[in-house]
Amino acid sequence: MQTNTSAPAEPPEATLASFFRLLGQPVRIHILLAIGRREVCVCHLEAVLGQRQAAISQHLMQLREAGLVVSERSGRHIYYRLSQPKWIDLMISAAAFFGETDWIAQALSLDPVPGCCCPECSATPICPRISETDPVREGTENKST
Amino acid sequence: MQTNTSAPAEPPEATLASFFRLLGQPVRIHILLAIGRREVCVCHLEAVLGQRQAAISQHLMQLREAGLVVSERSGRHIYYRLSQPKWIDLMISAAAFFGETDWIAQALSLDPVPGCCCPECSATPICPRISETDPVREGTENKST
DNA sequence: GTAGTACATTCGTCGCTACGAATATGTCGT
DNA sequence: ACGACATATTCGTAGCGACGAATGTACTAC
Repeated sequence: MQTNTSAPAEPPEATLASFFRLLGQPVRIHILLAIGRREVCVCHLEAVLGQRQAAISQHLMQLREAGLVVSERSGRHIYYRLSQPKWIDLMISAAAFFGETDWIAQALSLDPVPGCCCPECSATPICPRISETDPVREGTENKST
Repeated sequence: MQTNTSAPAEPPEATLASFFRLLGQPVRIHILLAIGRREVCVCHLEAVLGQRQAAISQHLMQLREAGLVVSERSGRHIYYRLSQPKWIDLMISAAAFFGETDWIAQALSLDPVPGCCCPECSATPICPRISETDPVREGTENKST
């Protein structure tokens, strides 16, 4: 399932356009940046993007079918990572054409997210679901609405 | 969109996504490549892309409003060129991620087109409208299927 | 086994967009 | 002036895509 398994009958400009169309949605750009150079679970993206699980999952499906991301199950969680780190580079260089790259660095450096349940976010005491077993904090992290 | 005086209310990822969405259409990629590093008129693009004039014009309007192309009238013709040649570079580098760049070089090297009426294409004897002094065209409206 | 969690998938709907048709605008030639 | 031409613009429509709701699937804990 690499990047070239689909539609070799497609003209190359259509292939390139499909790729650009994938990136033509802010939420998918955000997903790719939130994944960044590490592995994140869906609930992590859900917390970062503030979108419903189904929507996230649908975007991930498209990115997966396009070969931009790969997924791997680990217990109850499914971790996503970029199939190749060069997608980040492409977005950085594209953003550089507009003179703005700081926000990308910020998005890439996003770390543990309140509301996420994955072990990586649970390393901090802000994740309520993990801290059920270890109630160091009781819901002190209601930051918005 | 010139990313300047007015309209930074948009988050940067939306700006980038808008740019990618513009390139997410094969016909617009084709337009940009057909323009390439020179100036072409609309009838040229019409002949190259095989699309109706209105459709071409609408795509050009979007590319113009996004600041990717600029237009300049010269007599009855309006010539379009890329606002900056780096858009070509971006597409080449993006295509390189897929390992295919030959078709871009081919599209860029496209020269006079049969069916185009602009002076550049009329340098060759294949343009019928220029040869209207030589009335070979009677009812040659080839909306042939 | 059942219940609960994390995620995927299907379906329906709404909004956006690409295209065709028609019309308007600007330019040249007469 | 007028008509022909090149292009822009408006409008209507059809198709696609994004999202929500509901449901299905895989895994864990009990």
